[in-house]
Amino acid sequence: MQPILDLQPTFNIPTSSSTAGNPEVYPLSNVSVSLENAVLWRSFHDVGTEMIITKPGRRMFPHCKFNVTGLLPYVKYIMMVDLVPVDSFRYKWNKDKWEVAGKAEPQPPCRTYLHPDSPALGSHWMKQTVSFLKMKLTNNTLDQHGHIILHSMHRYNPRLHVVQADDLFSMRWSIFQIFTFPEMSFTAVTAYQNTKITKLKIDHNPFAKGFRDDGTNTKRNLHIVVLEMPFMCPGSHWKCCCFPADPHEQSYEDYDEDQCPSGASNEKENMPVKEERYSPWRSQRDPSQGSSSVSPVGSDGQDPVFSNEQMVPASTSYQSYRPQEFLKTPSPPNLGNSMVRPTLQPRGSDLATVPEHQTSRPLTVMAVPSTSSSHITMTPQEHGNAVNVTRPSMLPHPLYTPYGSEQALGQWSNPGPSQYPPPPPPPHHMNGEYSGAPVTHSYPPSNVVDWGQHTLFSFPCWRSNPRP
DNA sequence: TCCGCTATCACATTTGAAGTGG
DNA sequence: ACCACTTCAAATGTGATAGCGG
Repeated sequence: MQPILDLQPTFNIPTSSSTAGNPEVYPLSNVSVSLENAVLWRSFHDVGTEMIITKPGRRMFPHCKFNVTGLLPYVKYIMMVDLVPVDSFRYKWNKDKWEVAGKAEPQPPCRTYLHPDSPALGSHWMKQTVSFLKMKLTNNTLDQHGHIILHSMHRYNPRLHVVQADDLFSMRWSIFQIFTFPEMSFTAVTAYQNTKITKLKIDHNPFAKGFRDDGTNTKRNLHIVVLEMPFMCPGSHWKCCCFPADPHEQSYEDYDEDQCPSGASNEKENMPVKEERYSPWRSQRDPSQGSSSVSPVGSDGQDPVFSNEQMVPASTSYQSYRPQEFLKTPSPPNLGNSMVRPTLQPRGSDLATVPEHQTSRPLTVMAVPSTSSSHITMTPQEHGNAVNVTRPSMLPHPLYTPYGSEQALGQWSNPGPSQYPPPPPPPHHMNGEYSGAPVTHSYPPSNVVDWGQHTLFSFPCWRSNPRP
């Protein structure tokens, strides 16, 4: 393994002029991303999406597919997906609903799946759906295949990173944006808990065709019982208002193919708003969010989730998970309709520059040269609701990183138990619920192939590198 | 020891890419 | 070059079973 100190010189850390004066850095203000199969995702989300994770790795279904527009055709971009914990709880399936079963386990190494086409021209990304079909999820913390490592019975939300960079090694210093879709959140499981999810998977996943009612699979035993009880959100803040008086109203058949055809259907885009009420994770969703397209510019939606997500590029990748937690977890006592601002405030102070009013969905984060700016500048005119952030090392506050640089580097070369040191005490800006932290790292591995295993833009790592 | 929960494995089935031959 | 067909790896949920903790 190459020591991280040795790696550092191999990367082109820009000088104050190399980036600021880099004519190839363009604003991402017009980038817009829509979820390709949003209707299908919503169908799952309304029931409470579950994703199987296995030792060898399991693909997601529905798949992560995005339509990206607004890119500059002749500028290269990198597309990545990572999965961040929705909250800091572990869940259990109790008969017909998810319940909190305790605090989350310390997060495994947070990996980022790099789209195999990366880097590619904007025209390439825009001419077709950006599909992360081959991305796999695993519960094997020792995985060396680059799969996304998750904990079973924990909730996660995928994020799409759009990075303007000519190559993998320069993207650290590039502009990037993060897009999230609340309907993509899911619970990682080793076996399906909710029979409605099983039904949906079978109905829509071609590989599970044999398990359909008209299939020939003799092992099929899926005359699924219509659940008598609606699914309850683990969060008590919604359980009182999410379901129809008649629990049978949302019967199992409601998720028939007719209602949830594979792929996005324009008809289904107009699914009645009432479906929102059935979502086990209703708090993630804004009923007014009719589209899954997000854009930093012209985004009218005031989805509270999005407005939180825009806080993502705080000082650490893990911290970025926190906003959603505040929205969805049942226990934080401070949760209220106005919970977002107060709970996020401390983190904002880490950046010291994140505008409080952020309401945008995606983030624009730009690493700027050390001398160009000592604070984040917000330019709504140019960037909509995006956020420009200084390079972490320039941040006014020390950034939290639980691991030494050697450990961080070890993540991509030889993962092992050593990646899980005891959780450090929570930093000052995090609340007491914090029970773990992902491994973060500063520098890309020497092996490009391994890029897909790493959390990128883990700001603390940038700083974790010793500086003279 | 028992029980409940979770993880793992083999299995049957399907898909789709790759290979082959006309 | 194109098409049809075959082969086979990969993907999928099921159901049984193992492992673990209370």
